[in-house]
Parts: sequence; C-alpha cells; structure tokens
Amino acid sequence: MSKKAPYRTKQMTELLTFLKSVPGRHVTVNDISKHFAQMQISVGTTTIYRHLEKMVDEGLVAKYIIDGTSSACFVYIGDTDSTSEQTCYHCKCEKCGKVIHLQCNEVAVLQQHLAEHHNFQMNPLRTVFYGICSECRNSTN
Amino acid sequence: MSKKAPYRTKQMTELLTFLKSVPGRHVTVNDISKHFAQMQISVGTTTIYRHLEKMVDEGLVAKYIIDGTSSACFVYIGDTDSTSEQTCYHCKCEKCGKVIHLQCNEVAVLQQHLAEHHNFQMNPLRTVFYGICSECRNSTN
DNA sequence: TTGCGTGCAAAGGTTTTGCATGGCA
DNA sequence: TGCCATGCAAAACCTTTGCACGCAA
Repeated sequence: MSKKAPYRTKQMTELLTFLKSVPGRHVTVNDISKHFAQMQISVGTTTIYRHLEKMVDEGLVAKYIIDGTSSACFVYIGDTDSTSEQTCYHCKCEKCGKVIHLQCNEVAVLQQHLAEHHNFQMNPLRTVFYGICSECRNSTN
Repeated sequence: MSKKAPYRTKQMTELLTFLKSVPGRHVTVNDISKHFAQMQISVGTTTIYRHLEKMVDEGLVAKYIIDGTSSACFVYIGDTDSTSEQTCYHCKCEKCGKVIHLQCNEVAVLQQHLAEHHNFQMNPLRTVFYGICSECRNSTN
C-alpha cells in the first residue's frame, strides 16, 4: 500500500532528457541506445525497456506497435499541453512502410461514436490505421 | 512473365481445408500447428508461414497484427460473399486483451473520408482499434 | 525429368528474466 | 544501512532463411 519512492538515478534522468528533446517523434529502443552510445552515456538496454514500460503504465509515454515485425516506438507525452495540443493520428502504408501523421476531426467523431454506441474507449495514441498512401495509390504498380 | 503453375500439394490442401473450417476466426501459426499435430497431420511450421504469406499477397487471407509482442493472426477471406458480407472491424482492449468484432457504419464513413480528403486507402482488415472495452471501463480499477 | 514444395536446422531480431553488483536515500 | 536500480548474460519468442531432399506435373 505504501508508495515506493522512486530513486532519481542518472540513467532515468538521461532517458527523460532525451525523450523530452525529441517531442512528437517516434523512437525505438534501438534509437535510444544508439543515441546514448554516441553521447558516450552508458545506459543498458534492459534499463531502457524497464523505464519505458513503467512510463507507459503511468501515461507519460505512448507506445506504438506500428508493425509487428519491427520494434515498438515510444513517444513522450507527459508535457503535452492538453488545451492547445491536438491529437495526432497515425497511418501506416502497407506498401512503402511510410508512417503518416494526420490531424483529422473525423477520427475524433468516430472515437466519440465508439464510446457512445459501442462503449469502447478508443485510444488514438496506440491505434494505427493501415492502408495505402497516396503515392502508392498513384503509382502504376 | 510466365505464370508459375502452383503445385497441388497435400500440405497446402490441408491448410486451406483448415482455414475454411474456421471461417471468421483468427488463428495463429501456432494454432494451426497444434491443430495439425492433433490430427496427426504433418505440416512444417515453415510451410505454414510460406503459404500464409503467399495467400495474404493474393488477398485470400487477411493478416492481423493484433499485438506486437504476440504472434500474428490470420483469417481466410477468400470465400467471402461480397454482396452479403459486411466488413468486420476489430477492437482490442488494452487492459484485458480481449478482441471485439464489430460491424459499424461509422468506421465505413471514416474510411471514405480518409480516402477522399487524405488520399489514404484504409484497410479495415489490418487496422485494429486499441482502447478500453466496456467491461474494463465499468470495473472499479 | 524439371524445378517447385517441404522441413529441418540455424540464424535473425526484439523483448524478458535471473542474478549479482552498484548507487540513491 | 536498506533496498531499489542497473546491466550483463542468457532465455524466450516469433519469424525468416539456407539447403538438401521429395514429390507433383
């Protein structure tokens, strides 16, 4: 019942600093690892996984599973100003693999419909729309 | 350019038979493997993967990546009667892990909107909505 | 006979877990 | 000092690939 007092460790500080330094960008655990290697900062992969998992549970970080075969992506959302920030939706092209960010009211409409009529509280942070992007649609193939 | 004439092998026949025997149900490669083991039918895992991949390309089978950490799911859709069959959408609860099937016109509306206004051809067969299901919403936790 | 289909084994990659050590409070 | 945090190593897991053999046409 008693709260665990989280330690303020160097690794966690570094991780938070990095996440906040790339707002709105998806990063994989690999990306983070490489960044630390470049900066000569020593943080183990295991530690990154463990912290990210915790922060996802706490709602500080959003986890996207863009593609089952590649690794998961993480975005820091803890500082999001809820009054000015618009929700961002993700579309992934099945052909070229590109991920498109879009801000679309229609999705918000659907979100509300699902909540009201299907009692399903959709999470736009984790939901990814799959399909074919405009470039691939126009290409002859 | 010349078409390869696909062989009619025992393994492929068995796989097709099984997929057709569980219409509308998600099955993983593991499920298929276990089924064959129970039926004393010998089909290698590699073969299952290879056939499924081919059938996905041909549009006979839909592949869902419900969760990045677990294995992919496959559904046979080759026999779908396009005149009577309604498209089925998938919602996955982030808490209890349950997958809900729903048939909802609002999603079709969004699909059309994405196509017309964002030039993105959404694929409802692969898209999964993440969120919280009704039971988990109502629970005290 | 031809060459695709098959399946074992092994590789590939991401994520999790065990365990001894290190560091914050 | 107490105990969480760390990170190495190894396991676990799903999927893909190499290669030799078998089988359909």
